[in-house]
Formats: sequence, structure tokens, C-alpha cells
Amino acid sequence: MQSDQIKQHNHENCVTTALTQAAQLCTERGVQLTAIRQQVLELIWADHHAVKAYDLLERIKPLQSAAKPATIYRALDFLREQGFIHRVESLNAFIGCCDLKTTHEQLLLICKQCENVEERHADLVMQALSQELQNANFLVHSKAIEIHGICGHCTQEKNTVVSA
Amino acid sequence: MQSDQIKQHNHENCVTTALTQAAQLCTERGVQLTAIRQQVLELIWADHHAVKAYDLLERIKPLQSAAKPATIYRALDFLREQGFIHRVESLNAFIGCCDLKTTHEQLLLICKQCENVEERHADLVMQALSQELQNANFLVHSKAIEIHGICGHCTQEKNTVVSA
DNA sequence: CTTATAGTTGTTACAATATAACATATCACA
DNA sequence: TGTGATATGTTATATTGTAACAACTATAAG
Ligand SMILES: [Zn+2]
Ligand SMILES: [Zn+2]
Ligand SMILES: [Zn+2]
Ligand SMILES: [Zn+2]
Repeated sequence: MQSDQIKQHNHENCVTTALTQAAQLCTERGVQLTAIRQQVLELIWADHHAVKAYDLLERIKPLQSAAKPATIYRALDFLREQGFIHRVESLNAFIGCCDLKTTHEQLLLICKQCENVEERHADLVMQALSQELQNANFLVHSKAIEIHGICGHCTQEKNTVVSA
Repeated sequence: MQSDQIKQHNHENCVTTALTQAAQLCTERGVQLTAIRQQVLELIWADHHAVKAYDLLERIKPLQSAAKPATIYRALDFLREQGFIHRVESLNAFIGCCDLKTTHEQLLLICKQCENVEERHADLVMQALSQELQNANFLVHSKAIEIHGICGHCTQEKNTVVSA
């Protein structure tokens, strides 16, 4: 999903793909995509915004009246372990992973205006980063690369409005 | 400060430099490096670990018995605005900035073993990243690039122990 | 079918991180 | 010295996240 596609796209596809692939991977891995876990994943995929844990808690209560913080955090832990979602460290929030089929590095572009979060592979950046880490003799466990700013779509909208 | 230098170095220099330059920049900018702010900065520079706000609160209490969370967070806000410290998003913690004199991108290498945080400029990575962001038509406000793993020094120690 | 086991969820309590709001004090400068 | 801006004191509360243990459920071997 590229930034110029986030605002005009068939989001049903995103949701269907994410849910279908997650279910398939769970079967393959012999782990359970329980009702709660699936519901949390669906709620995260409501749009391309990062979602906060306690917002998820409010949203799942109609479906799971017994839901408590632990309910959500456990589901989030599971979904993260399975690679179905990412945690956005700089927002204390979560987004669905856009590419479940390939292991990949995550570069997150977080728009302050529309709040969409775009996940990019950015292979050249990752190559340069790998080189740098090798130079530093640093053994990587995990990476968080999060860029805050204004996405292309929002910039364009703004310009359009100004010039109109 | 490169990773192979963090464990064997004259840390007094780090502290003195950081404090001196901060004081100088405050004068230049006409802002106040008050006692509280300076003490917080000194506490952050106790070592090269990331420090949590509430740890700072405990540590400053002998000096500022009236200190409350707001005391710390205000000082942290000030120090961040002035560029004297960075927030480590993935740790909810703070480190001193190693290079006050030049505006720079921050790539943080966070060792899970010794807990040292190394700040690197990584110009090639930043170049690649700038290109990627330009391609995405994304207007940057801030970046958080945080790598977790094992630093070179700790890897070497481990190997030494194993081979001994 | 029974039962052992691992995995999942319910539930309560609490820890850790961060901010709001307003009062008071201090600083810098006229 | 007065005055507005800046900084701090103080109380309360919001937000984010875990620990611990009990109860329930799926699974598979016997
Ligand atoms: Zn979509
Ligand atoms: Zn946007
Ligand atoms: Zn040092
Ligand atoms: Zn280390």
C-alpha cells in the first residue's frame, strides 16, 4: 500500500486479505485464531490508522462484554507474535501488517494530518542500515523506524485548496 | 561516541561537555537552564543508559524534595525542545544527545545486554531514507530510528567468555 | 468416553507512564 | 519597583500496561 493509494482504495480488500491470510497462517502454524483475537484484528483493520489498546477495549465491549485490559493486551501480544500487527512505538498504538506473506522490515510513515500509517519496505534504506549495523558490529533483534510528518496525499490536498 | 568506545572512556568528558554546551546554548538562546533542568540533565548523563522519567524523579528527590512527576516532565520537555536530550520511543525513556553542536538525525542502537544506547549519525542510511521519503512525497517532521539488539562490545565479551 | 495437558480467558488488583489545571513564586526588563 | 512572562508547586487524574491466580476450553492420548 503506497501513500497515494491509501485514501482511494477498496478497503474491503485490505480487511479480507488480512483476515484470510491470518486465518490461513494460524492453521499452518497450529495456533488458534480465537473469536477475541480475530475481532481485535478486525478492529485494528477498521482503517489505516494506528489504534490504541484502550480504544480497542471500548470497541470490542459490544462483542465481548467481559473484556478487560488484559483481554486486549493478550490478543495484541498474540497478533504481534504471529506478525499480524505492528506496534507503533512512538504512538503507543497498533496497526495491521500489510504484508503477512513475506518477512520484512518495517518503515512506518505516520501522517499527522490524516493519521494514516503507511508501511513501506524501503529496501535501499534497509540495505544501508544493515551495512551501518554491520560496521557497528551490532547484532539486530528488532527495528523500529517511524517517520512523522505529512503524507503526500495531505500535502496535495493542502496545495489544491490553497491554489483553488 | 562509537559502540566500541562506550565501555572504556572518560565519561567525565561526556558529562562536562554536555553540561557546558547546554549552558552555552541556553545563554545564546536566551532561555534558562534552571537548577532543576540542569540537575535532570546531569542525572540523564549519569551513564549512557536510557533513563525513565520516574527513575529521574526518585533520583532528583534528594536535591529537590518537592519534585513531582510534573517537575520531571517539564524539565524533560524543555531539554527536548532545546535538543539536549532524545526520547527513546521504544523504551519510554530518555538519553542525552551526544552532539549538541550540529543538527543531526538520530539512529539509536540499544543494547539489550549492557543497556547502553549509542547515537550514530549514519549519513548513508539517512541519505537513503531521505530519498525514500522524497519518493513517497512525505514531508518529514520527526524521525525515530531505534534498533534493538546486542552491541559489538557485548558480543565480543560473550565470545571471549565462550572461547576462554 | 475419560482424563491429562496445554492453551485460553475471566477477574481483580495494581504498576508505570503522562498530563491537566490552577496557585504561587521567580525572573527579566522597563 | 512594577509588570508581564516564565518557571515551579501542588493536587488530581488520565493513560498505558502487567501480575497473579482462578476458571474454562480445546486437543489428543489412553
Ligand atoms: Zn485499506
Ligand atoms: Zn495524510
Ligand atoms: Zn560517556
Ligand atoms: Zn551491550
